[in-house]
Amino acid sequence: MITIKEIAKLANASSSTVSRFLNDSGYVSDEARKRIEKVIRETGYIPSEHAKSLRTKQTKVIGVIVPRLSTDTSSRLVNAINDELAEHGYQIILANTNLSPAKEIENLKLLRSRQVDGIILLATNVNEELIREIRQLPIPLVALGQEIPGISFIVNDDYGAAKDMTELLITRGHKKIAFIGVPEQDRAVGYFRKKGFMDALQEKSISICNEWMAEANFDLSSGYEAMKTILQRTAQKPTAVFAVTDSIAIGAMHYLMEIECHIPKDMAVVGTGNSRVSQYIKPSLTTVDFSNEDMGRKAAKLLLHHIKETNGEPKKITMTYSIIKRDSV
Amino acid sequence: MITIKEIAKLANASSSTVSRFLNDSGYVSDEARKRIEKVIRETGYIPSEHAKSLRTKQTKVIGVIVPRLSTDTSSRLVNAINDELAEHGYQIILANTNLSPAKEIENLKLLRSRQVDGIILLATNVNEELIREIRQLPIPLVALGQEIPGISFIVNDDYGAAKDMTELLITRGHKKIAFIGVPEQDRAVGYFRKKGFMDALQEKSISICNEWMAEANFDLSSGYEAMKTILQRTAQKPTAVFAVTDSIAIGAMHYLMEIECHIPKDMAVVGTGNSRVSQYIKPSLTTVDFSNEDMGRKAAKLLLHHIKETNGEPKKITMTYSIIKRDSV
DNA sequence: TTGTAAGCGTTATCAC
DNA sequence: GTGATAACGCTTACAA
Repeated sequence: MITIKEIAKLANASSSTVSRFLNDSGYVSDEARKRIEKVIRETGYIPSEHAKSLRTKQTKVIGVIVPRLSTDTSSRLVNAINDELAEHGYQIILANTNLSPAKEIENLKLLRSRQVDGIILLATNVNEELIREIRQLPIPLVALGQEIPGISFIVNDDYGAAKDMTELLITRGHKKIAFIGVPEQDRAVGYFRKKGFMDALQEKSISICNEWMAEANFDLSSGYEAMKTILQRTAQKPTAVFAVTDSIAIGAMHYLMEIECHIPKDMAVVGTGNSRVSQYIKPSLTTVDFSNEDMGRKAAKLLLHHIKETNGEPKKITMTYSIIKRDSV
Repeated sequence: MITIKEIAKLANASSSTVSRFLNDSGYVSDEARKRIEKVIRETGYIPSEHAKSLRTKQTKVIGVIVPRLSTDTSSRLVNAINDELAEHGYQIILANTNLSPAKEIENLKLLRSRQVDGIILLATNVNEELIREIRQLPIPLVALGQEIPGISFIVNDDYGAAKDMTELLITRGHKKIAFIGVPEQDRAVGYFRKKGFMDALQEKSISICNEWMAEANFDLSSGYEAMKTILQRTAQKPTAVFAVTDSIAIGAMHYLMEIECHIPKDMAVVGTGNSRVSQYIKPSLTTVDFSNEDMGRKAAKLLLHHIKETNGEPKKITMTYSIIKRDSV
């Protein structure tokens, strides 16, 4: 590898002069400038970022931790984060937890060892150990999707969205509404969306039937099973179903179609998240859009802010959402 | 930041001993081992990868260049690449070109400056300059999706898949088949898929009607427009349409539905790529699956191989595909 | 079995 | 304006 020293020698200058030239710091005479420029062009010299970071303690790299990359939400977020960061000369180093909480912590360490300037964590399960690790992190971190006390985070208005969506269903005349959720460990999706749903019913004095409540994981097939469970165990069928994710909703729709239950005539279905599929399925799915694109860019900006102002107070941002009305209701 | 020297001091050892302990290289007495272990645990010491790479010339980081992250293909590939590399202790640094050829080259330089151990390039437009840049890269690179002479690449059997799919259409009795392609600069998708289509027709002595050929870009809406163009300019309507990507196919379907042309009765539609949506739309789309997952893992393995055997000959791998028969035919 | 010291490629300080 | 030189945190001969 060609180094700054060799460039210096070839250009008849010292490495300090070359460095000054490269970083636009301090004086370099026009003549020296020309010579150095020429040598660099001819040799195709590329400075080593490692040596640079070792000195400057700055890497211009941001770590991004995601549960899985191959979901709509993750890929949209990462894309947006990357776009925004690239504009500021930063790059992304990816860490995938494959949904394992242990790996979340491991990745935190890994990224730290790479001296990333900051971390964006797309959180799923927030546990004590994770919070402890984050707290003692010497670099800024922004969490996405889940509230983490004491640190900056950006979340969706899961509660509001679920409540609004449920109210939409009620407005359309539904009183018997089923619910397919996920475990409440996932505060955002499991707890808040459920709470929004329940509160909406409560406020309208509509009773909640336990037989109509089921729990799925994030898979399409689990949505299918949950819908099946609900319909098989109850005599009195609901007329609508609220699913906390689009995948679950689509799974549920598959079961409904299988038993020839017409959507939305016999059963209205709503999802959450506005996945790319949701608009192409038949009937197209009524869902809520969380503008991941916007969230990603905001996360990047917030992180950059924290990198500049190391003493900045933690910020809490709640994103807005919009209900997308389609044909499944 | 706490350094190896401080650990050494606290553990009453020298930094070399600590280093030996850390890397399991050379002798460390049990006693020293215990002391060091304790200090590291207590201090939460994490070695600096930068200093390490500066010395060892190894970063355990792989650069991955993608055109866009938010497409099915990219996100699946990156996910698979990441999984495979993570198993070998490597991490990924992402570079997004946002479809700009200039950025492809720029990113190559950027990654080089980060001294990545290797690069995986999800190529779209292969031009002279890009090839030149790649050739003079001092680190191994594996290209995905496009053939690049002289370097290792993994491609889909675009030609075979298109031909097979067209033959399927012919087998089903279609003789008037329309085609929606993309510009041929994209050799894989634009040129080879078109060639496969044409050759299949030629072999069965089926005439190709220019009025039924249209060009789209990769957007859904361009598929819609292309379908419209074809049907509006021809008196004699085709009975089937081959689209070189699923997005284009879905766009075409949207137009067909709009004019109440029944799929597949009035018009059969096939796509390419097996996007996630393709199975959920109605009617579900007949398409070809390229097993991106497998391709990603293979790419990672191949790159790792080149990193080990720097003198390895360039390898050319062609992936197999499978036709997914669904309801749109 | 352990420690010393040189060196990786930069930048920053300071003297010229 | 420029150039020695030390330092960043680590590994690795080599000496002890």
